[in-house]
Amino acid sequence: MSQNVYEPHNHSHCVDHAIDRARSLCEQRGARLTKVRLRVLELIWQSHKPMGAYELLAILAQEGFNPAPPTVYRALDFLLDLGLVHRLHSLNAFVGCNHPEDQHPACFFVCEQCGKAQELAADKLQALSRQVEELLGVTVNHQLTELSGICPGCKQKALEQ
Amino acid sequence: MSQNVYEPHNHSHCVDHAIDRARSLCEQRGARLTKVRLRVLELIWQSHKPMGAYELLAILAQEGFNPAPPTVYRALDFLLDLGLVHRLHSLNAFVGCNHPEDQHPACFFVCEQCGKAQELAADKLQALSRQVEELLGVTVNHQLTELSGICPGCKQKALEQ
DNA sequence: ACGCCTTGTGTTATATTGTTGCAATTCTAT
DNA sequence: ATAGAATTGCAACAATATAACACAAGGCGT
Repeated sequence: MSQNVYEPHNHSHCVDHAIDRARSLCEQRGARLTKVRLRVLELIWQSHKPMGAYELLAILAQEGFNPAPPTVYRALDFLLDLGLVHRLHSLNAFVGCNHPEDQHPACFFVCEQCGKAQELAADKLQALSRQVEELLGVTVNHQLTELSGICPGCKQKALEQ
Repeated sequence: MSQNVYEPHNHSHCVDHAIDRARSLCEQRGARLTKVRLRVLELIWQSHKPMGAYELLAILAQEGFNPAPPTVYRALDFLLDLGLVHRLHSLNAFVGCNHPEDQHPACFFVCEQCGKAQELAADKLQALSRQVEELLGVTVNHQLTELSGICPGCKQKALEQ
């Protein structure tokens, strides 16, 4: 885990690093980080709360992008392909990835109260795919673990009331 | 893992056992396994392919239940609450659970080709929640792991072509 | 059995999320 | 410059899920 989103941190660093990584990754792969794609990535990184496609759409609209749903979904597909964002199916939402360089089974904890998502680099999960492949004789292409519950901050707030 | 769905098996046993477990679980919990709820559960168990809500809806309609989306979603919510089915978010679909008695972190492998889903009782996953709780100071309420790929049968078919 | 209350269902409408298909534009390499 | 590929604009639509309120069925004490 590169960082704990439930702890206070200088969030602009998160964003800056993410954009830098995105640029170099795109260059490396010969992919084009266009205006829409870049803006979508920035918006996703503006908080640690996973964002929905239509939420992104609304913001882009305010900014004069004049987009329709496909615009956003295409940008998201692009970012997903490069591993720059993950999709949290249980929320129908998207969140930035901290280490897009290396492919990895995704694992997230999401606070049911504040909505912030923390990615986890659980090494045990790396092994899970191999285990399942042996056990069932299958080939695993994707793996996603989603945990949900209450984060420390929201526990605290609940007590104070 | 109680059984491998990618191996041939007498599927009527799957269904029968599932219904029996459901009945006794409902009795035990003082819950009412009504007509709609029972029928939805049966339909979900008719195959190992997770079913969508509207797929269920269509079948119920043919059977004279005269249902609307809320009917199905309410039945599904009921079954989910009791742990009789799991929801696979990546597919927006529902699949029967083999051991609803004991609460457990769900883990599924789904074949991208044939769609069949195999539940896995990965004991490593039991530990994951506790690990995450310690690491982040959070409280975990739900946990779902979804793997996807190709099952042995579909690999074979691909070769034969 | 009767009424009463709780639970479950029917019904209509609507919200949210995601896709298809095609035209227009922009970029890139020759 | 220009052909070809990639990207975006655009309109319609499909799929999934929920809200709100009325009605019915079943359990329970009297």
